[in-house]
Amino acid sequence: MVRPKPDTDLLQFLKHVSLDCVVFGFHDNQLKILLTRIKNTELWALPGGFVRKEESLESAANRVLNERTGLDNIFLKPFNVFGDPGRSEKNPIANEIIISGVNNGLEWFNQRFISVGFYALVDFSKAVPSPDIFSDLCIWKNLNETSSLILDHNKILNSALETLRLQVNYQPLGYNLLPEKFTMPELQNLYETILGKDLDRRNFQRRMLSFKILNKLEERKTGGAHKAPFLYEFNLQNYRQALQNGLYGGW
Amino acid sequence: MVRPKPDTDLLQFLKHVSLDCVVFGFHDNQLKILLTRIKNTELWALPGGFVRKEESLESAANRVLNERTGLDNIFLKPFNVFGDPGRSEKNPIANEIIISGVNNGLEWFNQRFISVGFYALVDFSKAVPSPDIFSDLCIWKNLNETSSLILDHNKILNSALETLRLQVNYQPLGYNLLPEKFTMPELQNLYETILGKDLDRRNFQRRMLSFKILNKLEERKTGGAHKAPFLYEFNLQNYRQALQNGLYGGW
DNA sequence: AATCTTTTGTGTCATATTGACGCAATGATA
DNA sequence: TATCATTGCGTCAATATGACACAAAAGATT
Repeated sequence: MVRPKPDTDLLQFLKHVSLDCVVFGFHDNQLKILLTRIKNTELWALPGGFVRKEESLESAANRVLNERTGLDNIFLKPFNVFGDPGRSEKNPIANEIIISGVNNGLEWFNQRFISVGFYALVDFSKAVPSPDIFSDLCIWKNLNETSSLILDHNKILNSALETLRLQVNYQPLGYNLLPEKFTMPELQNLYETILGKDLDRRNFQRRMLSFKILNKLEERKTGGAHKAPFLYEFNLQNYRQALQNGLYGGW
Repeated sequence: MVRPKPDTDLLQFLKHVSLDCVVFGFHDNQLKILLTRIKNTELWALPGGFVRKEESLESAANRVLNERTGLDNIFLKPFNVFGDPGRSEKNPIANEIIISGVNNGLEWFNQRFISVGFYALVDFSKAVPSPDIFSDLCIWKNLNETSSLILDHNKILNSALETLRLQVNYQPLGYNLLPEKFTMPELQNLYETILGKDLDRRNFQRRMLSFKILNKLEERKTGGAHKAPFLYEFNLQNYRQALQNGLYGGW
C-alpha cells in the first residue's frame, strides 16, 4: 500500500472549499496567464488548490502561488466566488489523483466545491513556473490561447479579466506586472492590452505624467531598434496615494 | 426530545460555508443597513445564512434575503470572502441555537466558516424586515449606528461599503435604491451619501442629465416644504448601456 | 557613409468639460 | 403678505481633452 506524503494527504484540507488562481504576467506586449496541463491529458487548468484547516484563504493562495512560481509576497486579491452546484462534477483531475495513489481521492473530488477566485499579478521575468502533482506542465499562455479550460475555469478567467479592467485605476497593476524599470511605450502597451483599446501615444504620456506617480530616469532602454526610449520607475509613495482616490475620474 | 423542523435542521447545509448579506436601503437621505438582533442579547449582526447542499450561492443569498425582507429578485452581488481561521469562534448565535433545541447546534457553530459576503440593494419602502429564528428583531439602521457588530461583521460591512463606492459608476445603484420616481435632490443625496462628500447641486444635475439616463416627468414632488422639485425616472435602456462603459471617466 | 524607416520626445491648438457661482421662481410658514 | 430655504436654469473663466505636427534618434538598407 502506498503511504501518501503529507502534501498529498487531502484530509488536512477544509472540505467543500477550493481556490483557483488567475495569474497575470506581461511579456512581449502580451498579457499572459499561467496555466497547468493535467497529467496524461491535453487539458488545461488554472493553478488551484485547497485550504488547510488552520490556514487563511490568503495564505493558501500564497502557498499555491509560491509552489507554482517560486515567488513570495505575490500581489493577489480575491475577486469572486464560484459555487454553482455541479461546477466541479466530472473533474478531470479526479482520475489523475486516483491513479497517483492518494487516499480518499475519489471521494474528495466528488465533493461539491465552493471555489474562491484569486487574481495575482507577477513580474513575468521573475516567475519560474513549475507544475503541481496533478500536472506535467505549467507555463505562460497568451490570452487567445486559453479558450477551452476544464470545468468553469474559462468563466473564472473572464471574471478575473473583467475585474482587472474595472480596477485599473485603483490597483497597482503597472507596478506589479512590469519590471522595476520600464519605458513609457511598455506601460502604454500594458494599459492598451488590459483595456482592450488603442490609446494615443502622446496623450497617454501627458496623462501618466500628470499623475506624478513616475520617476523619469536618466537611463534609456538600449538594444531595441529605433530611438531609445527613456526608462521610468514608479514613485511608490505618490503611486499609493494616487490609487486611494483612483487615478482618473471620480466625483 | 425535540425533533427539529426541516428549516432548522443544519445537516441539510454545506459544511464550512456561510454567507453574510449587507443590505442597503436609502431613506430620509440616509444610507440604511439591515441588521438583526440576536435573541436575549443586545448584539447585532448582518443577516446571514447557510448554503443548502444542492443550492447555488446566489440562490441561498436570495432565499435568505427573501426571508428577511419579503422581496423577490433582489439585486445582489458577491463582493468578498471572509475566511480567516478563528473568525467564527465564540459565535453568540451558537448559544441561541443550542437553547432553541436544534440538533448538532454546538458542533455546527464550532466549525470554521468561509463566509461569502453579498451586498444587496433594495427599495427601502418596499422591504418588510423580519427576524430569523436566532434573532428577535430585524430593522434598518443608519450607518453611524452600526459600530459594534458580532464577529467580523464590521469588517464585512466596511468591505461592502468600499465596494459600493468603487462600483458607483458600474452598477445601477440609483435604480435599485430609490423608488421608481425620485427627485434630483434625492438622487444627489444618494450619491453624496455613498461617496461621502458634498457635490455642487447645479453641476451634479448637469452631469446627470448629460448621461441621458433619466426621463424627466411632468409631475413634481409636492407635500414637502419649499419649491416642489420635478420627478425623474430612469431610462432603463440607456441606463444599462451607459453602465457598460461606466458612467464617468475611463480611458 | 548616406539614406530609409520606424519609433520616440516634445509641442500646438481648437474644442469640450469642469468647477465655482448668480439670480429669479416657488411654495409652505409665519 | 413677507420670509426663507429650496429649486430651476443659467454664466464664465480655467482646465482637460482629443487630434495632430515635426524633429531627433537608431538600427537597417543601400
